[in-house]
Amino acid sequence: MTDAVPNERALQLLKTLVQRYIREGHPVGSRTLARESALDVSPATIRNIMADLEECGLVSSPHTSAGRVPTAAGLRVFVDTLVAVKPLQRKIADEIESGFAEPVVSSQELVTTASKLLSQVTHLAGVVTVPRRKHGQLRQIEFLQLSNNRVLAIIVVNEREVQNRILKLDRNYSESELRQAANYLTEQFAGNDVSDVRTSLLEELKQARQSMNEMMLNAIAMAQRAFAQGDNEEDFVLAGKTNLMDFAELSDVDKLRQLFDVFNRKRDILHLLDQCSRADGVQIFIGKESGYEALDECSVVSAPYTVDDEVVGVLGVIGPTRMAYERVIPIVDVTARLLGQALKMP
Amino acid sequence: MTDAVPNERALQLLKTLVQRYIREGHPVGSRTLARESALDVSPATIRNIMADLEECGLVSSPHTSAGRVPTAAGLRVFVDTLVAVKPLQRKIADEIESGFAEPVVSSQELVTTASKLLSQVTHLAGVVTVPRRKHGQLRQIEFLQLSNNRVLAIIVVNEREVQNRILKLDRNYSESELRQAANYLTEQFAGNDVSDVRTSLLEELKQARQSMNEMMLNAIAMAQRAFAQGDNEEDFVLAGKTNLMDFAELSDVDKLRQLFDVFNRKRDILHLLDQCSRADGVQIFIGKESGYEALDECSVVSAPYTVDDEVVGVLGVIGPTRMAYERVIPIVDVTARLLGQALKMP
DNA sequence: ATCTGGCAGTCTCCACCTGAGAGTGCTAAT
DNA sequence: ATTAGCACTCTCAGGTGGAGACTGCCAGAT
Repeated sequence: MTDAVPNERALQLLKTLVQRYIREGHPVGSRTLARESALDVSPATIRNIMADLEECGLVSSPHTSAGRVPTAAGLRVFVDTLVAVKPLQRKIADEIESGFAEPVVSSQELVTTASKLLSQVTHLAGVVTVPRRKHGQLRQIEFLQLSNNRVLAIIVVNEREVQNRILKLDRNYSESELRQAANYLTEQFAGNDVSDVRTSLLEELKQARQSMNEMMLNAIAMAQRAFAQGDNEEDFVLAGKTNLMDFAELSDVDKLRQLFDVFNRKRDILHLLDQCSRADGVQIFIGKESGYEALDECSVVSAPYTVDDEVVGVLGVIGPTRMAYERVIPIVDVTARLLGQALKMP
Repeated sequence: MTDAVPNERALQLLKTLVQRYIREGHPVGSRTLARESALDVSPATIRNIMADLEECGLVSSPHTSAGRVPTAAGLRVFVDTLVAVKPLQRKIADEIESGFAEPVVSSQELVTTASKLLSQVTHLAGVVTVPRRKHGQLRQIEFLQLSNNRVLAIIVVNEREVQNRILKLDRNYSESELRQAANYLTEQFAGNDVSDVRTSLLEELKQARQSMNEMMLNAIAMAQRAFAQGDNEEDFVLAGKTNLMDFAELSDVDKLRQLFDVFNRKRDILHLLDQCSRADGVQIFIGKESGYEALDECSVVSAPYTVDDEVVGVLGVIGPTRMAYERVIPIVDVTARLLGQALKMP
C-alpha cells in the first residue's frame, strides 16, 4: 500500500493481466503474462513488476504459487484508465434496437423489455428501475363505481401511462356524481404537470373556497387521495438472474443464496441504484464499493436514463467482478439512451 | 417390483420412514426406525420388512450401508393413503387471510400476493397462474387519443379488472369521435358477458348492417381489435425461488441452474399447471411424474381455484420431493379457496 | 412360523499422505 | 536494470486406511 505510483510499463502489464483474468478467470502467472504482453521481457522481470503492483495493492496472489489476480483497486484502475471500450457490434446494436421496436402498452412493459435485453446481450443480470417521472402531462381522470363504497380511479398521464387506483369512500356515489367529478377534474387540470396538479389539489383542499360546491369538493378530495396513493410505488425489474449461476466464483450455493437474497431486498437494491442516478453516464461499482457484503464479488455497471433531459430512472447489469467491462459498458450506455427514447416516444 | 402387496405393519413402517425422511433428509436405518415407530420389534425384523418394501419398489437404499429412502412410488403411497393431513394452524390461516385482506387494484396483484403468501408460509416456491376467466361482466369501454394515430383503449370488466390496450389505427380520430364510439359501445354492451361481447362484435362486423352509421362501424372495429389483442396473455407468477436453495438435494449449482431454467420456460410450467386444472381439489406430482427431467427431485402440490364454480386458474407450490406434505396440502387448499373468494369479492 | 441376536461384509466419509505441477522470491551474474 | 537458475511453497488429484453406519443372512429362541 505504498503510494509509489506504478509506471507506464507496470500499468501496461496490469492491463493485460486484467484482460486475461477476465477472459479465463484464473490467476495469471509471470510466464503467461510474458508471452501475452507485447513487451519483450522475461518472466523474472514480470515477477519483479508484479511484486511492485502487489505493493500498490493492485494485484494479489491467492497463495504462494498461484499467479496474480487483480484486486478491486486493480480493476478500478483498469476501468478508469486502461479499458479500451469496444465499439458496439452492429449485431448487438441491432438486437437492442429491435427489442425496443415492439409496440407496448405501459412503461412497465418497456422496462421489462430493457431488463431482458440487457441480460440477454451481456449474459449477466439486467436491472432497470421503473421510471419515476416527477413531471408529466395529466391527460384525463376517470372514476368508476365499484361495489361497497369503492371507486376505481383511472389517471392517464402523458401518452401511455395509465394508473389505476381503488379508493374506499365514506358513502356510495352515483354514476352521475362520479362522472361530474371526473369531468370537472379533467377540465380543470388536464394539460397540467402532475406535480403541479398534486400541489394544486392540496391547496384547494386546504382553502376550500366558498365558490366551490359540494361536488367540486368531493372531486378534489377523491383526486387528492388517488394521487397520494401509490406515491411510493417505486420498483425495479431484474432479469436473467440465472445467468449468474454460470460463473465459477458463484458456484457456491451459499454465496448464490446470499446474492439472491439481496436481490429480494428491494430497498437495498433501490438504494444502490439511486446512487447511480446522480452520475452522468455510465458508472461502475466494483466489489465492495457498492457497500453490500453479498455483492462482494460482484460489479454493477449502471447508467441513468433520461426523458427530456430529466433523469427518470437507472438501468444496468450486475455480474461478477470479472465481467467483460469493455463489452458491457457500451451496451449499458446504448440501452439507457434507447430506453429514454422509447419512453419519450408516443 | 413383485406385485406382492405390503401388509398393514409394513405400511405403518413406511409411514414413519417417510415422516422421518421428510424431517431429516437422510436415509433412515433399521435401528432408528425401530426406535421411532410405535411397533415393538427389533431392528432385525425391520430389516426384513424393509427388504420386502424394497421388493415392492417403495423404498431403496442409496448404497449398501445407508438405510432406506422412500422412492417416488413410496411417496406416492404415502400421500395417497398414509398421510395424516394436519389441520391448518390458526396462526398460518390468519397469516394467509390477512394477506388477502389488503385492497388491490388488479387481479394481477392478487395473484402476486397469493404466490408470495404460498412461498412465505411453506418456505417453498409458490406459483399461481393469472386467472383466465372466460366469463365476466363488461362494465365500461373508454377510448383515449394518443399521438401518431394511436388510441388507448381501456376496458373495465367486473369489479376491478382494468385492461389497457394500444391500437394503431389508419387515421387520427378526434376526441369527440372517440367519446361517441366509447359511449355507443358501453351503452350497447355494458352488463354483458365478455365472451358474448366478443362474439357479438365479430358478428356485427361481418354483417355490417345498413342501419349502422360510420361511427358505429368504427367503434365496433376498434372494440373488436381491443378485445382480440392480449387474448393470449396467459401467464403465471412464481415467488420464493430462493427458498429452494436451502435444500441439500439441490445444493448442486448445476441442478439448481437446470431447475431455474425450467422456471423461465413459461410454456413448460404452464403446461404442467394446466394438467392440474382438471383435477378437483389438491393434486400432487412427485418427481418425474410431472414429466420434466429437471423436476426430477421436485414435487408439485397444486389446486385449481374457482370463481363462481368456474375454474379460472391453478396455484401451488414447488419444492423438493421431501417436502412436508401434511403441512403443505392444507395450505395450498386454503389458499386456493381464499384466492377464489378474493377474486370474486368486489 | 415368526422373530431376534449376532456377526461378517460393504459402503461412505474423513483425515491424512504423496507426488506432480505451477509459480514465486531470491541471488548472483550479465 | 534485467535475467537465468534454483530452492521453496502451495494446490490439486489420487490413493490409503481406519471409524462408523447399516445391511444381509444364519442359527437359535419363542
